[in-house]
Amino acid sequence: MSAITIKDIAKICNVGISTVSRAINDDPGINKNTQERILKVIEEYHYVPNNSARNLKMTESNTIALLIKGIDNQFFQGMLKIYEAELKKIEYSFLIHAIGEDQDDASVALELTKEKRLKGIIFLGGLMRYSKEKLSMLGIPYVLCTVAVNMEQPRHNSLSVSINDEKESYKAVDYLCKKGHRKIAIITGKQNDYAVGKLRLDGYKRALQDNGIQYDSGLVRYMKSDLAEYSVANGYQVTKELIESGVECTAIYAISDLMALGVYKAVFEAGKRIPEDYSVMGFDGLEVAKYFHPSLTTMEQPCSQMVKHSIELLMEAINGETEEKQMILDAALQERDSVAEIVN
Amino acid sequence: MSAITIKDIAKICNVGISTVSRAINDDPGINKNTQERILKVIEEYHYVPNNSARNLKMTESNTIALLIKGIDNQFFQGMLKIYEAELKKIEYSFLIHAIGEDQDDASVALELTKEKRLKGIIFLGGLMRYSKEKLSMLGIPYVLCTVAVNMEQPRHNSLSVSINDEKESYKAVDYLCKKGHRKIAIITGKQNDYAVGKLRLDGYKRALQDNGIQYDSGLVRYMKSDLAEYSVANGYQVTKELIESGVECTAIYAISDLMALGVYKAVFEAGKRIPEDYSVMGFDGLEVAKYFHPSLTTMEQPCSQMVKHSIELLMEAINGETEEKQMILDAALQERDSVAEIVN
DNA sequence: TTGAAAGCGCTAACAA
DNA sequence: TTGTTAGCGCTTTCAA
Repeated sequence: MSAITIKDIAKICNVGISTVSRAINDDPGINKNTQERILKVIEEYHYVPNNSARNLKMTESNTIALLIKGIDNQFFQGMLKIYEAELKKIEYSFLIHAIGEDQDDASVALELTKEKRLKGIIFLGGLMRYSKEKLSMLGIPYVLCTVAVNMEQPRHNSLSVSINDEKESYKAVDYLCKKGHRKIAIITGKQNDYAVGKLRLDGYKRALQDNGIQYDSGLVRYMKSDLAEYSVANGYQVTKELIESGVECTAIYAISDLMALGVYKAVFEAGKRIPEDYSVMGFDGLEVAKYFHPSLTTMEQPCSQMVKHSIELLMEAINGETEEKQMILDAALQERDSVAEIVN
Repeated sequence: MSAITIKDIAKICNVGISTVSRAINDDPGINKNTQERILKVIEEYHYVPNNSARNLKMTESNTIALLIKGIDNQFFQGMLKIYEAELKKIEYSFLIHAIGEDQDDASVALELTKEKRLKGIIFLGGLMRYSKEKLSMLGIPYVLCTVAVNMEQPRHNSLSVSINDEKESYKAVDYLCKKGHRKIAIITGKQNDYAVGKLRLDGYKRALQDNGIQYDSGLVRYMKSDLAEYSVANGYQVTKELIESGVECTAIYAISDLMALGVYKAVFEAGKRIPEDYSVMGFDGLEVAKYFHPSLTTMEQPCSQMVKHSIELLMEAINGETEEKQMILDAALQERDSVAEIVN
């Protein structure tokens, strides 16, 4: 059926195929008239070059890839937009590829690198625990952006940009403590989450300790594993159970803004007010959190910074300037209207 | 540098390259022992076949593609998830590809079809106005899902699944009217939007007319083109201006749920209540809308249905069973707590 | 059950 | 400025 190739175009135009190739690729050494004539025929016949053939032949491309694990995560959605804007500014072409939840990041990266002759890769999200060795097989520079890694065993990975989840979580909880809260519930990752959820829980614990508050496991609530991770529904369900359990608290800290909206709902349904009855805190700094009512106090991740730095780092690595660098950026506490001060 | 190929593996294993190819592709005509031996070497050397070469050589694949225009649209996000789940159930492998806002759907489709030897395509979202001719060049079946098309000039496109935006919007506004509202503001698409925004506005107008309500252009508000389309921020800004303008209304109908959250915020900031002072209605049926406070009354699009039918249609077309069918599905009014009845 | 060889459609020397 | 030609790495006949 379709199958119109460069050869056909060459025949139609009465030229060699390399001339057609030159026309397509705007090669300097081609007669502008010839080019125009060929391009017209190409247009007319709706000829589209086969990328597979192209990629196969080309010894190198100027393409970098952005690989996202967790495309359904709203936080990454936001980053994606920034990436799109920023990547347009550099001299490389780029490709955005989502990795399925069940796929292995490193394998996908490997395949894509071969297929597209990539110059570099930025990994957004995901866990990079089991694939270090495989990743080193890539043979091209890569940057891990917001990839969960346990801080206790520092990565050997060359390049990364992230926040310190433990520390930022500490800041959030410490803020709550300084506001006079002593019974602070946390809604954290799944019970078996040893990445982000664990780190943010660690920060919670340390903040409590530093503020002389006894740790109470009854105030630690885990996401439901049968509901979508970090989702509104999850925050709602967990909070509902928390409130119904009768465990007392004056503040609820959800480790994602979306879950915080679920917290809101559960609190309101219980006939309580925010922040008068319960103070609520989130994490991420999604734009939408400003529009919650009351607007959500949250730890805002430095998305723009992370995006820009990760691209910079990759560029440096491609140019052979940087081999290893771990950038840990600071999140910013956004004080809004969901947290009240408690006066004892 | 990297560049370990099938040839290398063949050499290492002391077999012909076709034997390696057979091992990789689990060809029935290969000695299991040989295969195992080769696979082990492949594993050891981290060999990954080059997809470009593969795609180039193969005369056909069993791949279908899902092309999304507007990956940042939360409504499509939700659909995406359903697609992922449903596509896993069929005997084809699939690939999800996002089309940039500035790219032409048809061109991308054409390229991808050639490159990956696609069997079929599902287009999710976008406008299919200028590319009909190009699309027919594809040479493979395709289904348009939720692709905005003007109902007045029915498409010649073979296969599509969608809702009737005009009609569903009519239902929403009619509901509001039946609840006694006579001053209903609408927040619709950009002023120059002739797709979804226009259709939903048309439905609004017709509902007003059928309910004997005078059309008032002061109640028609357009999205800001300098803010993200259908976004919370947009809904907020527009509502704020609406309220500040002093134009009276008892209900505000936003053509997306996200915008409705912006409406909430603006209403609350003005010191008003929902639904006592303003009734609010949305459109889409995002899961998150249930968690607004009060929970949002909205027109819920039949996402699961649309996904399933679009896949079915494509399968039928690939099997040559269906050549042309336009499915128009019904949306469902979700009555929740954001609309009050007005008693005169 | 295997290997040799012919391309898939393109780019990039190299000649002309 | 152009055409000829040799592969890129793989799958797939066709013989062996």
